[in-house]
Amino acid sequence: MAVIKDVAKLAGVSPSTVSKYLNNPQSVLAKNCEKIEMAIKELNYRPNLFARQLRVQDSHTIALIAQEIMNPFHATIYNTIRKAAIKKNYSVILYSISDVGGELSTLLDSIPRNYFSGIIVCYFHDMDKSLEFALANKDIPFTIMSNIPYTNNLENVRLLYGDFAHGIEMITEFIIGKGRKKIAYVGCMTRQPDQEPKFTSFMRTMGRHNLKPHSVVRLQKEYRAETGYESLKIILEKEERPDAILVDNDIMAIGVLRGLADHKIKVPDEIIVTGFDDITMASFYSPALTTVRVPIEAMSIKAFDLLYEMMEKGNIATEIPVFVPEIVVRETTS
Amino acid sequence: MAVIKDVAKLAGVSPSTVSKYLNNPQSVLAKNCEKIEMAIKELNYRPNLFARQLRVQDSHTIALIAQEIMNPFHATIYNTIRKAAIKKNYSVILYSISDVGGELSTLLDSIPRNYFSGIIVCYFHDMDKSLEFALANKDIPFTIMSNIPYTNNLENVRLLYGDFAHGIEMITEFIIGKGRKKIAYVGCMTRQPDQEPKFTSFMRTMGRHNLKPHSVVRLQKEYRAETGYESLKIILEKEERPDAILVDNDIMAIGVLRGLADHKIKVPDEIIVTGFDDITMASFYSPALTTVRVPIEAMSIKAFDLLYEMMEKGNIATEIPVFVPEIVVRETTS
DNA sequence: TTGTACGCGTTATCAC
DNA sequence: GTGATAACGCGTACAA
Repeated sequence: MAVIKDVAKLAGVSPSTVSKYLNNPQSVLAKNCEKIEMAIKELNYRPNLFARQLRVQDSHTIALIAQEIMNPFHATIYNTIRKAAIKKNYSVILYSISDVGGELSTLLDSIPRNYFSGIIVCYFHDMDKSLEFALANKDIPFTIMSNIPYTNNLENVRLLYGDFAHGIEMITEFIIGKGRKKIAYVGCMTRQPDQEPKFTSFMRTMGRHNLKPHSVVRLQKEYRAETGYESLKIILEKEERPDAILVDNDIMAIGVLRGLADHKIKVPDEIIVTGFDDITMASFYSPALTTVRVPIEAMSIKAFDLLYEMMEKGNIATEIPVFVPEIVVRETTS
Repeated sequence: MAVIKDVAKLAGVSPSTVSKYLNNPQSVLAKNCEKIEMAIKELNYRPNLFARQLRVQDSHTIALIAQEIMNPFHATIYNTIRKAAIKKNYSVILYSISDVGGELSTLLDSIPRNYFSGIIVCYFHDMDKSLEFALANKDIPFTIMSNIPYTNNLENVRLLYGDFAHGIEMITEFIIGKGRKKIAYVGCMTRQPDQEPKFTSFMRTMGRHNLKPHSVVRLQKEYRAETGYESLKIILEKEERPDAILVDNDIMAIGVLRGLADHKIKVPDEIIVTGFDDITMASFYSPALTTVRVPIEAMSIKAFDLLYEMMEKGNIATEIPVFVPEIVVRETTS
């Protein structure tokens, strides 16, 4: 493998000139540029990233800490951030909470934090630990995506907030507005019930209408169709059936729908079903799923942009929008 | 940020002793180990990866070149390889063909090849270019996943082969066995028809039964549900409807199913539909999709294992299994 | 078993 | 505009 010295020798200039050519071609005489270019081609030279990174102390690589990407919602986050990063010449390494059995702190301990130019944390279920981590690594830019309104005054942290609780409030109101009163709630036991913004928002809205849930199933499992399928089984064990099932994410809602199809229970006639996220499959499933759309692509792009700003331009205070969800009505409710 | 020298000073030993402790603790006296450990904790020392990588010329990072991961089939490949890599302390950086408009050569040119400890190529549509790339980078271990039986004698390359053509043959026979004769084919125009193993396998099998396809739709678009939906529209424009639709991937098959639901065309009574891949959604969709299961997790794990062997142990000639698909019969055909 | 000295390949600085 | 020189932090041969 040819190194910069070889190129310099062949081109008849010094290594520094080659380096300058690589990093700022305009500052090198045209005739030298030509010679260098030819030498690079001739030797098939590629800069050694190891050396460059050591010198500039920058990997141009960011870490994304996120949930299992077999869930399309999280795959979208990862993919959107990855694409945004590539455009700016950054690489992304994904760290999935599911790799370490859902333990954020285990994951955080394991990553070589001082290697990354920046870190994006997208794990809604443990904001405290995320912030603590950012606090302990003040020299690294962070973007933390959250589903509850946090504020902070850390120089190295940008917080991004999607108002998921409001989304749940809207969809709960929507279901109640349809005249349904026996409403079941399906989610995952990611944290204590009173700590989970979606669930608490549901209960609060129900309370406003003096309603109690038909049932609540929050298994301690992954967000997957299988888990939704299993949750439905538990709901149907009750003597009385619900007339609506609010699932707090799409992928599990699809598991629920599949279970209802198995039981030949008509959707939406007997039971209406709603999801959350608006993954692609929500509109392609049959019946198509009524759900809450969160502008996750926009959020993901913003997450990277904020990080990029910190990484390249230092700390600029930018206006950060709040991302508001909206209801998408489809076949499972009408 | 503390460096190894600081640790050495605090522990009262030399930097090289600390280095040895980090890389081979047994070769350092127990009492020194203790002191070093304490110093590391005290200073919150983390080895500088930039320096280590420069010294050993190894990033412990592999590149995966694959298709768009918003397709669950490819997401599975990526995720499985990533998880396998993590266990062996390797990171994975994903390069998606879709990022560069589907041009493999553009992508290959852009990646810093000399940075990676190994490269896995999983792009079935241009084997020649993949092999050519591996040939031009003999110092990097490669695993290339393919859907046609290739052989090679490159020291740095392992080829992995899933017999997709056989899968298509089986499912075509299966459809014909159901007595259907007006069979439509849906896929993507990734390469010329006579170069595409799935499509040629379909045509060959049809030919054996003296059958001509009802229609063939291979749009030059991404493998997505939308594309399947669109393809169906084109099929239904024909005067006569097909009685079977063979889709060569699941995600587009779901788009087709959704379209059929829109037209109130009964599946499987009027038209039977089959897919390929057996993504999770195939079994959760309603009606559940008959498809061809390829052991993609096993293939992905093997892909990494072969690479790992080359990266760590040098070139060992290992038996590589052929991965054979099987039909999974579900509701869309019965 | 431990310490000293050097080199990995690049870029930033500063004379010229 | 160009070139010599130092420095980034770690691993390792070699000497002690």
